[in-house]
Amino acid sequence: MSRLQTQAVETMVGENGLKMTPQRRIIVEYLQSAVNHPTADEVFNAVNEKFPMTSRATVYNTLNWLKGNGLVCEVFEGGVVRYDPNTSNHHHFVCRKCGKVEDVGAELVGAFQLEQAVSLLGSQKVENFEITIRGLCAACHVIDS
Amino acid sequence: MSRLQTQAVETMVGENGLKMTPQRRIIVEYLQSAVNHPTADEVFNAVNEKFPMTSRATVYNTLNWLKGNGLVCEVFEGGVVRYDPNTSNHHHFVCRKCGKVEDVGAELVGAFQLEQAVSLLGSQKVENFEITIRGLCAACHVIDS
DNA sequence: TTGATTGCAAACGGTTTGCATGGGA
DNA sequence: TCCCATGCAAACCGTTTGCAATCAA
Repeated sequence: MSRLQTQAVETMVGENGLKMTPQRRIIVEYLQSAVNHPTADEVFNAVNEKFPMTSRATVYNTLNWLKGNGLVCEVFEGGVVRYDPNTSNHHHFVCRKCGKVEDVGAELVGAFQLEQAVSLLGSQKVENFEITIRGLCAACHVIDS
Repeated sequence: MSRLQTQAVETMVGENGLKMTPQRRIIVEYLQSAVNHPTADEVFNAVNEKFPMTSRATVYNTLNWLKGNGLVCEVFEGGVVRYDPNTSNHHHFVCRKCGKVEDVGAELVGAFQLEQAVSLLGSQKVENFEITIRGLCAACHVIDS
């Protein structure tokens, strides 16, 4: 379970002659604290509450930069790009009603392993896999019943 | 393994007072013949080769109409929406190099079943799941090695 | 005939880009 | 000081919408 680390960001900055700006700091902090998987727009809004006048361009720049360095990963759900500060191997649960995306730890999915994915296929080279489980989240399930 | 059927489309049309236009026919034919998972733009281009002057609006209308009636399903890969004429329960293999999306039959994935997905989670209501396997497709694997 | 469907073009929403200004190192 | 990063606005791209003309039933 490796989450976006402040130190990893600092290291990345130090090694490449890049700069640690207040905007970047706040975007990283927000992603670290996010329990869900925020969209770029949610990041933009959250960051602007703490640091008004941060532009969308900066938010997108920073998200792309983090992504390019493997510090966050993108997930597409419901036609929306979301950012996931959890970069370890894991899976997702998506609520079909509220659209929430929850993490499912890879350690829980013992039944399906990479070797099995490999054996399913022929001449392809399998590198990794992810499972997306769909249904109703706890909250929506209660409302529904 | 249920693929988009001409008859299912005709039935859908007949039951709802809708019309079977040449454009719709060609879009359906193209999707049926597609081995990969075409994007809206690929559908647009393919259709225009056979039936010039078909507008993007019509392509999008038709795709959304097929989707709304469960005759095709959407998959998001690499930030692009793709249309899949295979509506049966199945999984995907995505090539990280060329971006190709291949189907993996659900019958092949014996190791991970819905009951297991359910048992992984707590108060959520699990309805279905899909597995996305990533790596290099046969063609790219050959080039790479 | 009639209303669903089409083509066109404009609108839309999310993301990127160009450029002058500003601010870390 | 240097040049990376920012804010702004315009551009961009995929998709949707409004509307008058068209055409399948």
